Amino acid sequence: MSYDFRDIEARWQKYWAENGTFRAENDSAKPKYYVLDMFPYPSGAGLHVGHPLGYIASDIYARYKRHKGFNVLHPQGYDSFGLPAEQYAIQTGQHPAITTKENIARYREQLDKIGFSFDWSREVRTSDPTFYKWTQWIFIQLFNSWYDNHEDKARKIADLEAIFVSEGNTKVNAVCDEDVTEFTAADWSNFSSKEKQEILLKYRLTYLAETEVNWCPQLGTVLANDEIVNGVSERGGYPVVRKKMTQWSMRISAYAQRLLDGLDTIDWPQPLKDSQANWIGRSEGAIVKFRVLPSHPQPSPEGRGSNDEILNDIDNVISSIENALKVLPSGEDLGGDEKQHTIEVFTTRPDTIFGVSFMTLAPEHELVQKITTAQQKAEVEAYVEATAKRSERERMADVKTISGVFTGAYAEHPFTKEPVPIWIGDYVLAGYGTGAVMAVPCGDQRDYDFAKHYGIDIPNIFEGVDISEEAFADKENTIIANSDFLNGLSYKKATKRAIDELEQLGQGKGKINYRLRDAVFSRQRYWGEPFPVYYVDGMPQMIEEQYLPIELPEVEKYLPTETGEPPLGRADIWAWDSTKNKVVSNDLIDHTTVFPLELNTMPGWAGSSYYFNRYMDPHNDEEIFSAAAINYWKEVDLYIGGSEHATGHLLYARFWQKFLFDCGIVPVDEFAKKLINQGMILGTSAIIYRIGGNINKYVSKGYVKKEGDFFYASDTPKDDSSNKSLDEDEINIDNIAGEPTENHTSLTPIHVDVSFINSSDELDIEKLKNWRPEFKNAEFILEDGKYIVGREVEKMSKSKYNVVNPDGICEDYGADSLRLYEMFLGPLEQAKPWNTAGINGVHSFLKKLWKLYHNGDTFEVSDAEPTKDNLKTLHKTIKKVEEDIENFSFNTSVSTFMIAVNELTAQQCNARAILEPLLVLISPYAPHIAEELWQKLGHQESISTAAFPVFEEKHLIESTKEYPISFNGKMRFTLELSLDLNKDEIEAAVMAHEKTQQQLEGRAPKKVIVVPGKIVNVVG
RNA sequence: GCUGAAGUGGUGGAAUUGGUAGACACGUUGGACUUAAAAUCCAAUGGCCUGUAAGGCCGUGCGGGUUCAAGUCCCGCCUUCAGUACCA
Repeated sequence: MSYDFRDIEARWQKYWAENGTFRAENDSAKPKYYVLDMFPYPSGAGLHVGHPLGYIASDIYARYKRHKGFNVLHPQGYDSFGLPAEQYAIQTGQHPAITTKENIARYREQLDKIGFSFDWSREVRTSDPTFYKWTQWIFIQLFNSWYDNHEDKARKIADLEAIFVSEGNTKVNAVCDEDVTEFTAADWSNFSSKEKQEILLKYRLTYLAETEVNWCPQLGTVLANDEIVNGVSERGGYPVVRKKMTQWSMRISAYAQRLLDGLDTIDWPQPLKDSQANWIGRSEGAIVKFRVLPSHPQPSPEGRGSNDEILNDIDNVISSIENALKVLPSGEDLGGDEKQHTIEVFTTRPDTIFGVSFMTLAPEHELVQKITTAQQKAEVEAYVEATAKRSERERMADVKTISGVFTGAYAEHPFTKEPVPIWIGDYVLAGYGTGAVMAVPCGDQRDYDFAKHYGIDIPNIFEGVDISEEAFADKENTIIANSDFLNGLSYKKATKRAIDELEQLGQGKGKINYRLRDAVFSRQRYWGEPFPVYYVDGMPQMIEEQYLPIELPEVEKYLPTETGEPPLGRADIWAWDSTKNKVVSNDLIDHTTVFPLELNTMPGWAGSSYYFNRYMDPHNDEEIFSAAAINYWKEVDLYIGGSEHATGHLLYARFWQKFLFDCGIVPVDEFAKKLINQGMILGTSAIIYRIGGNINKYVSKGYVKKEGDFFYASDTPKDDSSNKSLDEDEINIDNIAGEPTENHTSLTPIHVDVSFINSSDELDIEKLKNWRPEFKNAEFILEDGKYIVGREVEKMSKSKYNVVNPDGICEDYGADSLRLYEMFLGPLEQAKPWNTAGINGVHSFLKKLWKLYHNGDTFEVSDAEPTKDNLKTLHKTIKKVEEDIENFSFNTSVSTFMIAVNELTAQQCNARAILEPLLVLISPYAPHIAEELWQKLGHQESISTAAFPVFEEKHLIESTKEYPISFNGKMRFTLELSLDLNKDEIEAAVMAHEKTQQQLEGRAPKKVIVVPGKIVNVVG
């Protein structure tokens, strides 16, 4: 009987499904192991061969762990809410619920054909109300929590209220909005209910705030920072503009330090950790407060004097400033605002504070309007307006252009009391730090360039450093000069001293700043989780947990709007009756018992931030998961997925896990112990070359050589006798075509479908002609009777016709071949090109394996004692495969299987004692054929229940070694010697060998290096 | 610019702690079987030199170094890919 993979695979897939073979138990005496894949977005395009790569790897590991005696949880589900599903729905004009369902069905069909050992009884879908009930529930927990810096954890908001009642907020050290003001217990009791709610909102871990968001008009929604790539939306590549909107935000910044520290405790790839650390962007420095001078103090004549002069003249300077402060100028000059303003800046270099020669505010900075003088007003306003108009992308695109405007205002240097001019410039970002910088041109290149450009002073405060050409930013080699009490100090010491002095003055303090911003959590879209929120008097109220889920309402049109009104605004039944506790018609809104519901929906990352925990107990209606389930499974042991989620999903999921940990809901604060990023599988595009512009004629690759924009004939003829005399320019397409010539003919490369190409890169011309009308009458110039295509490795995409689907491969070669080949391509974590041609190798390996268990057409294994060689091959294989799986080196274990089967075939081995354990080794990789042969061997139970074979060293012990004999490090010949020999005996044997004498040509060797069991090197 | 990863035959890739570079495959060439094709099997296959063989020389991005011995370790470059980007 031949290897009928179609029949075998269909039968076993059915068997596994019907018998629940891979169902995990929540209660087992076995040790647990949780292997997770990043669940897919069910997009409309279906899977291509790149998608299952990680799933195959995790499946191999899961199956291996079962053989090793673990109770393995290996679930799968769908991330079915969010932009991808909705965009597809919009493109096809259907309701997202319908397209999502269809896409899931298609995905499932494709996945099932590959033979994964998923426990489908635990499937989750983020768009399913039974699932998003718990997404809403977590949102409520976040709303009801605040972050206590003292305890460094999230606490219940009720605790905070209790503190406010007893002592106000003066002693509270919380992560909260910038604009909270101090109040006492008495104040608190006098606040209205609404005021109290407003204050509490500033502390909650999810809060409403008017924030400047990334608005994408084409997508009709706001986007998180990680959803924007190069200034345009990650999905669709649409422009993104900044816009002020009231939005829900997640106070992820509260967890910045813990998210950073946690990286040290998890086994994740270093590049991924680096990019998270980078994203969090911790920097140590200081906040410095500069008082804005209320009038126009005279800048020092002739630019700025030296520090010595200032120090000598300090009294004068101070008194002039004092005068300036006393004599309040007319209100007009202050823009009608007579308040004393303070600019706060964040700096990582407080040691360079004496090098400050100007300040720069972001154009959006709130003080800009207030401090700008009348003379500068027009110019400043024009600049602010111009900046606001520029999209994020434009601003990023021209980093090199220096622009800025002087506000006319001055601030007072905290130490020298010198006036410092205040500028605005778009190189200062409103979103980072305080949106203002103290510019130290001698120590920062951007400040330097700005100062040069506008002719501002560049005082040098570094000892022995030339700053005539560029700024000096090397902290390590810094010695401060011209800086009063900081003179002669190193960066480190000066920093500390400067901060101390600033604190003395009450004009600054040490501060750690993070780049990580709070995450916007509202989306103006239809296809997402509704918020469990309604509004009373404009203040958000949570719907009680017992009434969850709040299900998505039906709407007439689910398309987003360009202006930002959420589609849920179109729902007729979308109001909350707070007495009946149910969703009712909008017509009933009376603002006393029936209230409007939140119209935004949650972003795509909501559901994916905790789904891994829900798999542990996915059908629980009472709780998010039972305590027993979470305490048994605890965390994911192995998580496999793409690195593109580094600063999105993987950061948000860690954040929620830490929050749930603070709440005592999960037992560990990192959800995944080990993570592996699988590399991308690239397509190998096929390219044909059209001659000239409109001629429907194509040349084979051998005639093509690229140089600049021209393509012309290759100068590498196969038989060199005929063409030898011609040089490149003389050979050209038209010569070959036998037609009138020019020297060069340009060729147009055209992508064609990769399925028309055979394993030798030969084009099936008939298929191409039938593909599209324009090729119907095309002419092809062949080489050796074939048309050979050019090949190019690029991302798989429909437009390049290089997409390969797994279903097709399963149909032609079988799932086991697909699985083996995907692993055989190369290291899991590496990007690698797909070329279907190579699959022949693993497919014929499976046929050879099949033959090993058959004599002709009949299944036949013997109970004969295995030979020494048989055992050696088996145990060598056990050892290698086990090591490889533990190291996730799946490509090398496929080679090992091939070697084993080649050897056993050569040994004509058909001993059950060898062939049985061999099947278990292979079964994680090629489970269908393994099950089939296992059954033929007489087993009743699935091979997945079999124990992994145990390696026995004794079968590998050798008595002799084929020693490589080197002369001056170059291997010349090998010599088989007993391993019992000691160094001297080996040396004697080598020296006695005739070839050694040949090599030495009679000379005596200077030295002989003998490493027993390894090598001999004769140094001559 | 910064951070990270990687450069090995025609191709994908092996090579444990520094110890026989190119395992295992694909492709190619030749052969067997076949009316033919497919499938299968056998042989050769890094480059160069010597007619073949025996043998020799050169070879892991480039240039140095350490060592009896370097793809592997050290120093200095180059290139490619990925992430990030005015972060004060």
